[in-house]
Amino acid sequence: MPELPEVETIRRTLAPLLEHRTITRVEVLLPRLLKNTAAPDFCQRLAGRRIVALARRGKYLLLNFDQSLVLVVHLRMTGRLYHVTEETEPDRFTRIIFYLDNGHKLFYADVRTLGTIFLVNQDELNGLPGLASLGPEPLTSAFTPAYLQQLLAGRRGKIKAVLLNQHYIAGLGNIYIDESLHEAGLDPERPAATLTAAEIQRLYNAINAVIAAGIADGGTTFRDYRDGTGHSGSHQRHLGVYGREGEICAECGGMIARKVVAGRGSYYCPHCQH
DNA sequence: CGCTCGGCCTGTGCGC
DNA sequence: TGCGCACAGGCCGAGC
Repeated sequence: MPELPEVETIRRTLAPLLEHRTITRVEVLLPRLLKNTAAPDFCQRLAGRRIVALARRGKYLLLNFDQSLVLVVHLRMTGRLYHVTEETEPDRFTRIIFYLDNGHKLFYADVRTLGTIFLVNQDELNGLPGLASLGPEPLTSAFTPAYLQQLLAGRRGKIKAVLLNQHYIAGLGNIYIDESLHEAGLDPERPAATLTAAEIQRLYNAINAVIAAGIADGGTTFRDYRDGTGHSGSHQRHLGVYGREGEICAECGGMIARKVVAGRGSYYCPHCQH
């Protein structure tokens, strides 16, 4: 579900509402979401802790508390983390309620309950497998054309499969990959190693541009995604191919198609992506 | 090691 | 209207 731009938007919208606030109490309505703690321990350790800062790494949201405590949230497909005022009641998808010292609340909701939540100390962050092994992020100095070139060299898998792997590049998901490949003019099934230097540069530029646009638009609300205040993003209005099977490609006038690549529904324009 | 596929969960939307 | 099926923005682990 949420990819880098969505998680970043959640972080930005929640930060001013949560930073410097103290958690007074926690209610866990679905304990199996907690992957490394039992619910009573989870509640006890968070009660009385003050939120210092919100951070993000890939699709992980990190709530940093005083006393070096870190709440690590991965929303997976349908997780939502959002701030509500006192009078808002939980619904049947609300899984965890964090009560704040100003009477407001933070809800973790999740329809498919695939989300994962860890509570660790700072020095234990490297012990979280998915988090510790993330690759470089788009729009940072660690992500360069040379890195992308070396990543793709000799790799026999499809370009889309490579881009989905969080160990290689952190934060990309199905929507932004399809959009990046469209902008770069590349078929999602192209074997990674066959990209020319010029195509790698185009893909590099496209990934950064697409991720930056997604963040600027506050994310893409295709179905479930909402930001930290419950609002939809607007990037769905600027998608070139994703979810647009049978529609006309604005680049070339061809008809947008869909095929399964790397196990994922993939949208592309057969006329301008090769 | 590199890669593909099934499983985890529940809801929605489509065709019949 | 009801039923069955495909599909959904992610990730991990089994198996080839």
